[in-house]
Amino acid sequence: MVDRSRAKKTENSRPTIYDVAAACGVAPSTVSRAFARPGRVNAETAERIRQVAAEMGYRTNPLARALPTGRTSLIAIVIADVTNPFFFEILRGAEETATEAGYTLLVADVQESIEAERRALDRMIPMVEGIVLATSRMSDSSIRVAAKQRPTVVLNRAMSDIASVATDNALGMRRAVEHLADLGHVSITYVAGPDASWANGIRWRAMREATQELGMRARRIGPFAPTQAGGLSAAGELAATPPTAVIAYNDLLAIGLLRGLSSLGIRVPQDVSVVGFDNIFGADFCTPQLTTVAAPLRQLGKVAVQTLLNDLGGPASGRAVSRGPLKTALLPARLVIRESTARVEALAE
Amino acid sequence: MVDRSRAKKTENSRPTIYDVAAACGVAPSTVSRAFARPGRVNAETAERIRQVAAEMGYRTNPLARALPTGRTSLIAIVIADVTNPFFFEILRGAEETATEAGYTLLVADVQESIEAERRALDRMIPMVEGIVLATSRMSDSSIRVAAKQRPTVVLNRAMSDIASVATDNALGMRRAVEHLADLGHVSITYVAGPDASWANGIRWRAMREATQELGMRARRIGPFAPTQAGGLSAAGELAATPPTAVIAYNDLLAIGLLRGLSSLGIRVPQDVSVVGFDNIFGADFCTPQLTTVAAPLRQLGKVAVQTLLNDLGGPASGRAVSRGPLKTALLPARLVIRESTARVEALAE
DNA sequence: ATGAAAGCGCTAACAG
DNA sequence: CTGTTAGCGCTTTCAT
Repeated sequence: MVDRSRAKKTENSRPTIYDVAAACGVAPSTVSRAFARPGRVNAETAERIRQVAAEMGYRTNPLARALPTGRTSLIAIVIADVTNPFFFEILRGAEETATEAGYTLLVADVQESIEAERRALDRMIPMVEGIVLATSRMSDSSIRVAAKQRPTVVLNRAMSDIASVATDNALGMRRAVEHLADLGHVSITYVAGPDASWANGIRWRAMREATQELGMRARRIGPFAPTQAGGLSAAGELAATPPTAVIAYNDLLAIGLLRGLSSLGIRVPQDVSVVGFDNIFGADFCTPQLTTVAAPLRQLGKVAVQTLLNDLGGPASGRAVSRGPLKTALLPARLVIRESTARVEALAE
Repeated sequence: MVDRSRAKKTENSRPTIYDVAAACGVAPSTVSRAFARPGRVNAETAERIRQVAAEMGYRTNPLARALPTGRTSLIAIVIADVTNPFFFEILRGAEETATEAGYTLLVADVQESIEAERRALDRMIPMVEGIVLATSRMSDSSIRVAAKQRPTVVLNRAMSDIASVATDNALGMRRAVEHLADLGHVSITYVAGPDASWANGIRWRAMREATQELGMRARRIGPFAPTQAGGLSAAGELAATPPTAVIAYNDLLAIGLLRGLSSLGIRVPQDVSVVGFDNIFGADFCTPQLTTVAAPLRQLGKVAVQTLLNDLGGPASGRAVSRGPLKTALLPARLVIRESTARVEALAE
């Protein structure tokens, strides 16, 4: 039999339920219950236990709790690139929501590397209760193997069998195209991002459809890295036969484009209108200020975590295996019109 | 006696060292050693164990390992505001370094709230091996109580008794002032950030000293929120009697200032030169591009984590209680000259 | 409603 | 070098 009677063996170590139990004259299991499931213990006793525990400075040890139950109160979020402002607000939304529910976020920055993404997942999965994959570069099947191990929700991507939350890119694109049409443009060039990006595919497709419906022409160049550098290259490529309007895969690319165009003596928006995607930090202070399809960034992070928590069965409480029907949230995008788009002055191309 | 002989009780659950041990005909402790401290076990045996373990798909359970040892391989980083680009590169540097050493980052965004910071710490401390406080808003004494519980390093702050890593603000400020002096300015206005910010205090002090030595005048306005909005207000306040040169607490403030000044018809850099601090994302594409004192952001995150890991005694290995002398790293800042500063045209004020 | 006791999976003396 | 044996601190049947 274990001798639990000794006071916390080394004076400095934190008190355990055994110490509290001894001090209260109850069994350790009662103390455990008093904290883990109030209501399963006499109200008065519970109160007394809390009282004493508080005085002793007792805090339940999350590690010890996690071992038998698996409830670590940790959720992982893996993002393609912490350095990309696109993720700032997403992170905040996720963090906020997780914290409110008593969870802590484990974040992995995988620097756009599939390899790193896989490693991060390997490392984190055993410790977390759930995973949100923000803009994963992995294949659907790789995602599925992760999802088999822990509840998973993907951000900015759609998968038939995995909960997902994404921006309504089609709608956003539609608005952007309409805006350009209103300004008299008859042809639009899409400056593509990485082929591996789900959003890239869907945006291009949506643009083609929208232009078609509105009787406009669609062209496409790329792929380019979704960075300012990528935008610079794109500007070079565009310079030969500049279109009157371009829609870029994302704001980073668009901002690079702005700078590149400007340095080539092509004026925005007089010579060419450009619209970006996401409305990231900086879109409002680049020159000209960028017209862009704003993604509900914070909301995206928030809903992703909410969806996950829901799968986990409520805020850090007992698992209710009620995982409802597969959630697939599509959050609305809105067009933010600023200074980088204008009425077409000359005839299109 | 526990009956460990049964194969993994439920077929689906992951194999444990007991399963591997049984399959290899060795004791569980040997399997444990084979993974935890290779070298303490016969090379061949170890090899065989790894082999079998791999086949069975065994993975050591970090939770179980953590309970008896306290080695969670987790470190916490608490940052004042994930939404502030200042932290992007810091996060990346920290992440990178932690990952290389086999640690995972737990990040808490405390939204500039001391309250939230304290709560985050409470929540994370029991799970992590160490803490890095990036731009903490807490009092020194609050930091000390945290540091008493886990090895801690503070970022962008100096404390006599806690390891710290910061930018060499004094040097950076000196360079900025010299630059302005070179351009013929004889008076500089400091646009202050939050009083609670350690960096704010030190930057202002350094500016006063530098201007004094160079025979220039120093003025100060503020405090302002370290945001674009703050910069906008500052611009309003400055408009009455515009100085020829201002140094802002940070880039965010400086960018807001740029916009505010511009909308008030004050030209930068012709009418007033402005220099920022940190060289955050966006400083190179705002208009005009910002001259700024660049902080070694990524390096800051990296060194902070390295310092912490060092305190923990090597990369996820056994604790060597050799915590050397208190480390206080001061990383060099460099002045990045862009377009927001120019030779003074008229006589100063 | 509460107590007793058996683990969760791994590590760490302590023997041999 | 390897096996034995206690735990780490909490949860959770199963009795009472």
